[in-house]
Amino acid sequence: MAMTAERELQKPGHCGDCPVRDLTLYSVANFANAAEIYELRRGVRSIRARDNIYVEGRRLEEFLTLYDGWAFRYRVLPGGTRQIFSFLLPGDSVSLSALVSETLPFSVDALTDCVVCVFDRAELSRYIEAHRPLVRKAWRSCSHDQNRLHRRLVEVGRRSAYQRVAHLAMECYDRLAHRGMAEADSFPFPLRHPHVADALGLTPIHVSRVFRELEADGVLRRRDRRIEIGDMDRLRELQALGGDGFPVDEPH
Amino acid sequence: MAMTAERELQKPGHCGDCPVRDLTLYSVANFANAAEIYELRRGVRSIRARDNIYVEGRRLEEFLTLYDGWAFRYRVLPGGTRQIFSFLLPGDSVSLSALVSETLPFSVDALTDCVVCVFDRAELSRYIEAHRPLVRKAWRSCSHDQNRLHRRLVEVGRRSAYQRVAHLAMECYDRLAHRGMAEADSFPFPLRHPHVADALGLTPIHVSRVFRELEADGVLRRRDRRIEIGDMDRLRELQALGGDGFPVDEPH
DNA sequence: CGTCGTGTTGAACTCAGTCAAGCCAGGTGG
DNA sequence: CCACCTGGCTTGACTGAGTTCAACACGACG
Repeated sequence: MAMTAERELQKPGHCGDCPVRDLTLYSVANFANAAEIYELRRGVRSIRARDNIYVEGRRLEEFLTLYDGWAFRYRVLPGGTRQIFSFLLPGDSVSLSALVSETLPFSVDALTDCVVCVFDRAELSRYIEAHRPLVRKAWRSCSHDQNRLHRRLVEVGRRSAYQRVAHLAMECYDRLAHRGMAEADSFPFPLRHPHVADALGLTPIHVSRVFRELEADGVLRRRDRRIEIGDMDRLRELQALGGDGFPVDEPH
Repeated sequence: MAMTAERELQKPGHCGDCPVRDLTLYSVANFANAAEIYELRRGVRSIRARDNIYVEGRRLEEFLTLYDGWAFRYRVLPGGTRQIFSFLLPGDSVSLSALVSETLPFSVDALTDCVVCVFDRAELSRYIEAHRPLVRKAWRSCSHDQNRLHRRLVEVGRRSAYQRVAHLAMECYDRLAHRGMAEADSFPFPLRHPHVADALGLTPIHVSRVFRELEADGVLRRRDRRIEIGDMDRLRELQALGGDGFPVDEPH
């Protein structure tokens, strides 16, 4: 409870009224399809911040879509270090690959309190395959996911800590803005230093230093689980150095 | 020509006789389908080592499958540094995402002399979408691609140069072995130090040092565009540290 | 009011990068 | 046959970004 004093968690109702629907796999469906999707939904589940949503390699019977909150995909290496692959925002599927493979090669944890919609994996998979527009959409999402991974690899492989942190902030900003969840000059940022570190291949200590540097430079400021933007132009510039002009999230 | 004195390039004949067919997107198709795939093929193209195959953002009318040779996907950042995303081996598609998106967010170059099979993008896309098993297959390949990217990210983000190089070697070994292109204790490895460096987020100079160290430790030895394996157990051990037990290539 | 989770600071250290020089094999041309 | 180039690789000395370790600050919570 502690983590979300600020905001009441949304509980989803009928899929036809879903506010994040345009962001999901099901967004190409028209209203009639929404009713069918709703039929396929097996339930809704709340997960508390820090709790596990899926552990690497476990057999999957369900397909999960994040309805509210933040989560992240990661792998822990022998030795205890962790690599975070991506952060999940409302509307994201826990994993598209779940549709074609029974296990996933990463774990997923809730970063904030979360609500997920639960589907039967096989059923949904069958349903999607039977509807060509859904197949296209799923495919497209998958390739967007891949693009974000490419970008992340560029960051981690070829750019300074300063640039990486700025870039991650902008990635979050853009994805949130696309969901209407960002102000012009600030946005929610529930990640702790260790999350940032594990996503970018750094140590939490260095992440702390970089944030202070970014703040000293007037670029951005991390406060109260939000980021306040100080100098958007500079941020865009930092981002562009590794950028590719391809959208961070699905266009719709 | 200089680069491939060792070996004659294969020219593909009919898709029904294709030796790398089991590795491709089309592998689920039965013989009858092979004839149809052959019908869709628009031609065959040879590319010389170091030549470009596709440049980032160019509009795609074609869909390419690598028939023979090595290639790689990469992006060049302003400043001239390069990040290599993945290496392509015979049977790999230049990019699956080409089926759903008109441009790609990376370039592709030939690493050795190559031969590619050329299809009409839209036609092939339509054909695949009309055949459910092909859709599944494409999807599966896409998620394999993603798994390899995850692994690479783990390497670059969280492991030492020594481990990264060992891991890359093993990744190549496994993929080649799966194609029947590896000996028990050696395999082709046409990458130059800069390729290894740009794939792993290192400098060519440091890659050189690491190779010498690996050789001094009796782990492996790079010679004549091949890698000779000195201590497979040690290699597997190094690989396992970042591993996830998921196959590096498609199972079939 | 103590404890836990988080973030901050400083000092020492290290892995990998940078720069610069030189090596070697293969190819080319005189 | 030698001279010279070129591309790829190696070596050494130096630098520096980021890590490690350890101590401390601080707010939220129980």
